[in-house]
Amino acid sequence: MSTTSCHCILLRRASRKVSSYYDEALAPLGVNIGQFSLLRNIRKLEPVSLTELAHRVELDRSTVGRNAKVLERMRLIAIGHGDDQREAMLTITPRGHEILDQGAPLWDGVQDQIEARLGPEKTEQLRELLAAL
Amino acid sequence: MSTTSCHCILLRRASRKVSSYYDEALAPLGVNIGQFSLLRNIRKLEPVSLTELAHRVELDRSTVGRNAKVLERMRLIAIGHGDDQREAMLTITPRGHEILDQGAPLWDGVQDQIEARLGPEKTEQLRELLAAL
DNA sequence: CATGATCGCGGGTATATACCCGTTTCTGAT
DNA sequence: ATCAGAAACGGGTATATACCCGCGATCATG
Repeated sequence: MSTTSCHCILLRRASRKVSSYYDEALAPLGVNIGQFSLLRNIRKLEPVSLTELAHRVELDRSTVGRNAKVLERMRLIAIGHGDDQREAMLTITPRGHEILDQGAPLWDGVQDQIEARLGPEKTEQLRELLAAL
Repeated sequence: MSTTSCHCILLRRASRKVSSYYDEALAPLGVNIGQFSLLRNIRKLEPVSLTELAHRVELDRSTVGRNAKVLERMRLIAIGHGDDQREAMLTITPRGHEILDQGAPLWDGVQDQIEARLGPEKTEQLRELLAAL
């Protein structure tokens, strides 16, 4: 039937495209949307272990570990130890808070732009559909 | 406002999730959905240069080049030369055709499953929304 | 309290993705 | 025919992502 359009490929394409919108907006701060979003999640859960964070963002733990290491190298988060010596606890650095503050309006801009293009109704549709997949 | 859900992150998450559905279905063949889809595109355009293929699938040329190299190593495609000595022309091998044939029903299964879950109306909505982004 | 099971991580490996740069090949204008 | 510019590609670098394996820490049970 619809041999021409695979839901998966359309999703991936849209995902890359939309990611690039956010990436461009955040570029002045030196972070991409994945990093910015991860930073937000860490702030929300801080202090948080890799495993818990991975669970929240629905990514593999090893992926989150590697992404976190990039943020650490950028001095945006600190990776320390919890009472449980196995756990790597993540916290936001002052520099990380700066990026979060400076990035917020940039992020809002892209978000608004997308919602304006779609309109409130389709925005809600999109949200529902993505959750239903 | 909706600080909790970034369109981009929701898209990326859905993209990973849906990709995994297709990946699981295609796993017996040893290819993932990205490879299978690329293979289909090559068949459709064969013989095709990296640049043209990249344009069709909306990926960076270097990305397509690297992905193609994986398919070549799997003996699913051949990378030869065109009249223009600069161009790398891609063609499907017999083994590649086998994978395409064997993968078709598996791919259809996932596609149908998703459409069944969403219903025809929402499936169409999704398609439109993704194209509108 | 000792020990086997479980948990949390790091690192290896592989693919996906993009950007940039250098090299080879073509093309078009002179 | 020549040569500047453009086009096509490969490879370097960096991040993103997942799976698997092994190691050290913790916990539960006998």
